Amino acid sequence: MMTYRSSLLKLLDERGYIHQLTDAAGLDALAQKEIVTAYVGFDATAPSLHVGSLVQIMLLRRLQQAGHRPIVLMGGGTTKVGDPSGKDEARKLLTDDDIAANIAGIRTVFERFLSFGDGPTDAVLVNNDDWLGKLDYVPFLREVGRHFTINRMLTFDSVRLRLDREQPLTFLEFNYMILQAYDFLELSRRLGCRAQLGGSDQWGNIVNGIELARRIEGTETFGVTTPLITNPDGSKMGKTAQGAVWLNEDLLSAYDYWQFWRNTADSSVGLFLRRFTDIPLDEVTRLEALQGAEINDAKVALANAATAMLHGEEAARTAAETAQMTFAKRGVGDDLPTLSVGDGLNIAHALTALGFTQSNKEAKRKIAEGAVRLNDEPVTDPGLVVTEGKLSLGRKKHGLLVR
RNA sequence: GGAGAGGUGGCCGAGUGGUUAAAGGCAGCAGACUGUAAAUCUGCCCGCGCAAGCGUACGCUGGUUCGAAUCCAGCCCUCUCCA
Repeated sequence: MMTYRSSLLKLLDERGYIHQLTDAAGLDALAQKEIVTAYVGFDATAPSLHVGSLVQIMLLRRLQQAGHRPIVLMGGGTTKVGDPSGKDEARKLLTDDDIAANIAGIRTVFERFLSFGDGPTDAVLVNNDDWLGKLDYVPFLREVGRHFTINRMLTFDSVRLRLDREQPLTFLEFNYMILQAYDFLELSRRLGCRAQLGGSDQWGNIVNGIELARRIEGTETFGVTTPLITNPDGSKMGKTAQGAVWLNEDLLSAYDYWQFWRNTADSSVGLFLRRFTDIPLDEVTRLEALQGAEINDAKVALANAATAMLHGEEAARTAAETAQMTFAKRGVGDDLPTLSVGDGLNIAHALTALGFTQSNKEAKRKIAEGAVRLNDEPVTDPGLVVTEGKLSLGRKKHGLLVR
């Protein structure tokens, strides 16, 4: 483990972003000498990113904080091909319209984390469809394809996994890694990009890009990967009862986002404070040392900081106050999900409408299990018609019914 | 193009004519215990309906049968080997 001298790598190291580096000394020297332009690619498979991408987003933020220049690469082109890694089977092909809509949804979030503009360290956002969509097949094969051997491509996890499981891998998907490598080359040409950052599963792809840039242009470039963020049980971080933890507010409210962070496992609090907030490190050290029930204070600090960064101070405060009211005082907060029930609604339907249950059937099951309360009184009658009050499922899901 | 194997609920995976809304596992939800944590134990886990009941479901389309995830035919898709 070397000691870094550049402010960039020091910052990344102490806040827990570094898993692997292609050339630590080289990048360290470069970052001391000049403004480094680096990019992270994001695929446009959904209308919003979720917390799984947050490490990478924060990584770009740190880059900018350290005085360098982040590029957000939207994978409009690569999404058309589909990343084969991590999935057992090819996903459905998205249409151009789907992808355009997804990109529009995703890009709004970046303005929260990065400062865009024309200055030397201002972030820029580009779409790889701008160049991938225009490629000529045979010229591309001759320029780029000859630098890839099938022998090596077959050794990649993303490919091998499919083959080992005797599952199909189409030629379309097989090309993904080549296109991603080409992105790096293109960004180095267009924007002087010197580094690609990504999750640890991207290591192979990143190295491919570095190789390609060296072979074709002779430029030296660098790669950094972040550790995979998992829950203490080893599962992937970022799933809740309602599904993925989306970053866009129309898919997940600020209150629910706050709740996600508030429910962090004890053992992850320190890591999350470092990676997902700007809270100074000495304060982080103090917070993560809290024991027993006191660690909840650290979780609140985490939730406040993370929510403020994405949704703003005001939203974070409201969410925190609502949580305080609801959980500590057993009352009702302003920010709880609210459902208008008119003259009355069957309780099972209300639970489903609030998104607490997936179906009326499930809602009735939960009533039978004694998990449902109205104004903190257990509900046993599945035929109950409700008009107003606080409706709760379990200890964590609370909603407000109004006329 | 040929031969063989296969396509089951979010995932993995049993099931070869009725007792199968479909074993088991994972994931998930809830209850107990707690600190809105973890671990553990318990319950639940296709949908509609207050309910009786009804509707869907084992790649697709037909057929055999009182009855099919299970048998037959055609089609679609995948894997392996051969050319």
